[in-house]
Amino acid sequence: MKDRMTPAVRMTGHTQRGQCAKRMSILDAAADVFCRQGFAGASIDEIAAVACVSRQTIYNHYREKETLFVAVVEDVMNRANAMLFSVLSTFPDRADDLEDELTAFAVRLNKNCICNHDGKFLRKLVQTEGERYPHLFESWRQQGPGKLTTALSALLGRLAHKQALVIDDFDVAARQFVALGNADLQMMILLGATPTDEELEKAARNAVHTFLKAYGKPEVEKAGQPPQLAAISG
Amino acid sequence: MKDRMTPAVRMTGHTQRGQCAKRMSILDAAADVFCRQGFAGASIDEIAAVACVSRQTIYNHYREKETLFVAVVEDVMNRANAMLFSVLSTFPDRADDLEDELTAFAVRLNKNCICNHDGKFLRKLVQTEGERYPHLFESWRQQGPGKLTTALSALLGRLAHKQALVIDDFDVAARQFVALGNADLQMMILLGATPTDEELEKAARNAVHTFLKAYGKPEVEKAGQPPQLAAISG
DNA sequence: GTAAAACTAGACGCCATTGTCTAAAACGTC
DNA sequence: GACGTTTTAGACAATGGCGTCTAGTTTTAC
Repeated sequence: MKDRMTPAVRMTGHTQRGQCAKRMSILDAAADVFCRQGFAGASIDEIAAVACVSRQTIYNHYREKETLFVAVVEDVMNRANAMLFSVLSTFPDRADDLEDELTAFAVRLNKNCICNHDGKFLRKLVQTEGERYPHLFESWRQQGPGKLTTALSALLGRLAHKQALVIDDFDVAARQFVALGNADLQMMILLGATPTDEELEKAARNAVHTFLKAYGKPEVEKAGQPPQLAAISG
Repeated sequence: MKDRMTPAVRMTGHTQRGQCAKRMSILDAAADVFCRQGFAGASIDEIAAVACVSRQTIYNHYREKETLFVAVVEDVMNRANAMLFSVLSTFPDRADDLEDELTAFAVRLNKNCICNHDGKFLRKLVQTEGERYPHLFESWRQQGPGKLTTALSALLGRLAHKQALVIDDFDVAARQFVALGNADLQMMILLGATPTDEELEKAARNAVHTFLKAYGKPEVEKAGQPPQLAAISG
């Protein structure tokens, strides 16, 4: 009756089919309400209502509001991280159709990691509560977007090694790839709106086009489609 | 005694040296507290304490918390807009030393419009309360960063007309210029940290370097891919 | 089927905050 | 120096949220 709320159980033991469902329902509802109202503005009652759960149940699982908040952030962070690495694993490996491949990758990255629910939640919460919970978001910083540019840097390095790109500083290029990918979506990202597939496609195409003008291989630029001419291509 | 709080007076009339000082002190304190705690988390008492003012004085000037919040947002928006256009007026006009000029401009833009107090405040508040006060932030969207890319687009067009740049879509290029300028600062921007002058300088240099690789005039570019030189510099 | 565990609904005390009110003090102006 | 305005400090009720408790119901396990 007192050690009921061990948060690490989730996938083990015996009595967690109903329990687990409740827990996830609470986490989802809490993420929703925290995201909309912020930590201070969110009320346990509203979370309970959204989760279709008694308020007491929340207090049974998560001792207090702050515990719930931490659990929510960790949950969303884990999901977001898994998705991020899943998307990163689809980074193009060969130089064929590089522009199209990179564009498709940028679309996946934006759609599944940056413009989705979890991305919005994390961005918003890091900004609003990051100063209040430094340890929590330190791990986000080191495992989330930090890992993103690190991993992207390595992947770009692979392409450069294969002579498909010409890059002097891989970290900078990685950050710029991400930044360019978001350039056209900044407003929507800030307001939390969800871009349409067309907008995603167009933003990615603009981004990759410019990225390749800056980092694309100058000489071999074949006639496949030099739409706007790389820097010195004939 | 009852029509004491007309908010439009500020610069006219007779009895507002002390009043005006109080008002500004309250606005500054409220901006600080709202920015740190959000609307729901901010308490009038804390704002009063920071402003070194009685709580009742706040209620005298701004009828209720929401009125104060709206006034703060408008105040910060006006300041930020003035600063933005002041910085935009320093956009380089000639093709000489384009890389250095653009870099210095990017530094000014980041330092005075994006990484400063007002920028942080607006970004944070737009994201947290934008959905709750759509009309307020609609004007921000149309007068702030919206105007930024519009204006930048025109300025880039001027340079392109002078054959210093090769740009097909000015709006896209403007958004990408801003995005590249922020690429290296994303993390700090999100956490609300203030970059040092060296970081600002380096970020701007990386951004402009890549921007010119993509949009710089191609002609004199020699085959060996000059590592640090601008595209059109000797 | 039974017992233990989990869930529900509601009441409760507590505390922080909002917004009002009042009486006294400080201020500025003539 | 007197008067009107502004500011102050504190008391005040009202509200709402947090976290606890209890009693009753449902679900789960064996």
